[in-house]
Amino acid sequence: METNKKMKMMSLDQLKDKHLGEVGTTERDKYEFDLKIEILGDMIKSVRKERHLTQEQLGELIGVQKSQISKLERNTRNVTIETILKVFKALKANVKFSIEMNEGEFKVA
Amino acid sequence: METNKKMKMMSLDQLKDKHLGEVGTTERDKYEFDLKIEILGDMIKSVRKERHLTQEQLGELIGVQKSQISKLERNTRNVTIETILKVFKALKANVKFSIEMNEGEFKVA
DNA sequence: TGAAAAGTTTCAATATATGGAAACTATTTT
DNA sequence: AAAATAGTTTCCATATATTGAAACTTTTCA
Repeated sequence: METNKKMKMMSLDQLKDKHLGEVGTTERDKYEFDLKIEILGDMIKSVRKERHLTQEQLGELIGVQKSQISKLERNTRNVTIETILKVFKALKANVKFSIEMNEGEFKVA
Repeated sequence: METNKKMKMMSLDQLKDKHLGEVGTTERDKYEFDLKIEILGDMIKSVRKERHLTQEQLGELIGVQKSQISKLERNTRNVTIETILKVFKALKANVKFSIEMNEGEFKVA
């Protein structure tokens, strides 16, 4: 659907907007997100595109069919950490993880 | 085992060393890690402790038995994103995710 | 030290993530 | 427009993540 496609591109652009790499000095791209299942696929797709790979090529690097890659990028399922690591390792991207918590916030009901 | 226990405590201390919260001003703790399956359990345990919860209490918040929490903290298995989110949501902690990539680095073999 | 609380492990059931193969649709190229 | 390439979907099998219950071990504390 047309609308659907536009929505997705918006979200990819939002990713781009979050580039935090020091301009020129280091050659590092950095994307940071609130971890949501819905956005993980976009991350994979975005990085794959930067690597100029097709789904089939990425699949070969990992050892799976292109259909798997499609499924991952389209968030058709929940995903395990292992799968995430496998994909981004193939893309030579470093995956970080951070936890933020407000110290006082928590109440036991 | 004695050695094992010491190793684990070291790793928790390393977590602590990574506190990045602006001192005093905001009341925010922040832990950042390379995403590794082995360290995720320590993250959960560490945040749970800061919330002064037992495994059983955390389990109640999520709706699972304390044995589940133990398993997650002890990294006995691979984990899905959904589970990670469920746990940290219960702990009122915000989970972020970041990808770093060197632009030039990638070669297609 | 002995009881209570907290955490771990095992066994087992169920749900679901991973994965391939192939047909299909969409996009790109000539 | 036709062919080639890229991406998606469906059907299905297999592996394994999630979970509970209960027994067990470790830690805490009176």
